[in-house]
Amino acid sequence: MERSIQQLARLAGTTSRTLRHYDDVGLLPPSRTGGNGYRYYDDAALLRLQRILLLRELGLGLPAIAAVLDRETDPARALRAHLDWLQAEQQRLARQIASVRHTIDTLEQGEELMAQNMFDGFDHTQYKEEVEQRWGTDAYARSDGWWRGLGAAGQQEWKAHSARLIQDWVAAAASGEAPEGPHAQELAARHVDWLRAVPGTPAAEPDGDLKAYVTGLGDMYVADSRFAANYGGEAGATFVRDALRAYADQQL
Amino acid sequence: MERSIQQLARLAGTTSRTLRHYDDVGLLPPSRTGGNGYRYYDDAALLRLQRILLLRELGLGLPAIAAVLDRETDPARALRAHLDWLQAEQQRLARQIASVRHTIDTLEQGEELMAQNMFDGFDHTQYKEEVEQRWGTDAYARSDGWWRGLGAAGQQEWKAHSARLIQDWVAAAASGEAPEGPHAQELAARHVDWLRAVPGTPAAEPDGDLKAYVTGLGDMYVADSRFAANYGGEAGATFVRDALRAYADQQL
DNA sequence: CTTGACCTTGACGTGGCGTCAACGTCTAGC
DNA sequence: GCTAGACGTTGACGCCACGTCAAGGTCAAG
Repeated sequence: MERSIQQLARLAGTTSRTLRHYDDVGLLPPSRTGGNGYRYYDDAALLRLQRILLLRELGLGLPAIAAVLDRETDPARALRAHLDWLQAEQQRLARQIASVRHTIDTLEQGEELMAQNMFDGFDHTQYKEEVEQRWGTDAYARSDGWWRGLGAAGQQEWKAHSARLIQDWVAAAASGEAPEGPHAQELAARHVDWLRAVPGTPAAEPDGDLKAYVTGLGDMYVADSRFAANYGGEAGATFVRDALRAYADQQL
Repeated sequence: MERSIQQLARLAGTTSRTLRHYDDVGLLPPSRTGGNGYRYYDDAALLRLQRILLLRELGLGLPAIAAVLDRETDPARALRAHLDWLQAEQQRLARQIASVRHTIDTLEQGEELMAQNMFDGFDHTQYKEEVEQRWGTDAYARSDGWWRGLGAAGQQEWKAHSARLIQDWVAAAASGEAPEGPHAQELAARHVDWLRAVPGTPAAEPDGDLKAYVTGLGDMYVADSRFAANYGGEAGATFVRDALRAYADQQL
């Protein structure tokens, strides 16, 4: 029996384009070619195509399929190799999924996290009195106004930015690099920029003593467990403090 | 601080080619371009690059990353959508892995399977007497000679071919299509071809009563549990029998 | 003769860069 | 001032398995 390219495609559940591709790469040449260039396929070609499509469904690449069909490779061996690669892929995906989940969690805790970090650890409402006591009465009002003025989009951005900074700190602390190392110092610079973005804090005042403020904050990160928790425990907070201190000494 | 393209690449753990690509697609334009065309990057660019690379590690595509960074999309929303897609991928992989495993098992049981199907269910050695009794003394000898003559490669091919045929029967029986349907009839045709390939059986003889042989085999598939097991139990064997019977009636 | 289904070859697009190729620029040493 | 070598540029192909036009030839039915 002889079929045209379309007939074969429909019979095997694929497309004529695919068959032409298989011809192009030499995987499945037509069993006969008409004088007009038309491709015709016989039963043997159908059989071969069915085997090709089976292996393709299993995810094998065309060269591997060719190797199997042309008996240069044992099917079981090829499939086992392919299985290894599939499993590796699956593990990669699993790790990526875990990372994405973790990142989403971090982002969603962003609000909460932010609440604890707006004033470097103090929520507007929850810690209002503490903030006023520590940095003065109008510091709270100014920063609160700034926060509301950001709008939803701006707040979103700010939260993501903050979460990212904290995440980087935790990663840096875990990396084993010294607080005086280049990455930690890069982070310290970003941290200071971040502090200066919030009006109402000494860091934002032109005449404020930035250096003292930064080093003082570092000490507070270690002393106050509410901060330490954000930076991955006491060890993390200590790392941040040391990095900030080194940065303040050398750059501010 | 201003860095050259290489410096930025090393700092962020990527390549200059990647940075040029990000420039080309508008994801990370250099903060400044020298008169000589050199790209220079400042701290803001470094920050942006770090966020890009983070999202890339999570598997996000460059357009999605651009949407997130340019604040057209909520990061958490983008990541959740991405997570869905990752999970779908993982499931696809899991199914594929299961299929590959199953196919490998089938192939490795191929020898055993074949032993049961060489004479449509009877191994040369194991069922020698039964074969001789059923199809005559020299049928065994001729088919045995044919089998040895195939050589390792030929036997391999034959086994794979047979396993494939049985696999297709099982799938067809499970598909719900009628035994008289086009797919089942296609399989029946292949099955008859397969039978005729083995010398020593009536199917291979020019003067043999092919029609009676085929319908008789179909009955035996149902009656003998050793066959039925290969075709997915009694229901499967019944399907094969009916398909063969319809084929014999109409085509032979 | 027309219509419409089917066939052909050729070429571009996909995603995220790796990898030449061909050539300009900068820095350091002689 | 020359040269070597490190670094920069743009341009273009390759990967992988096709999908998707585009432009045009072929064939059977009415």
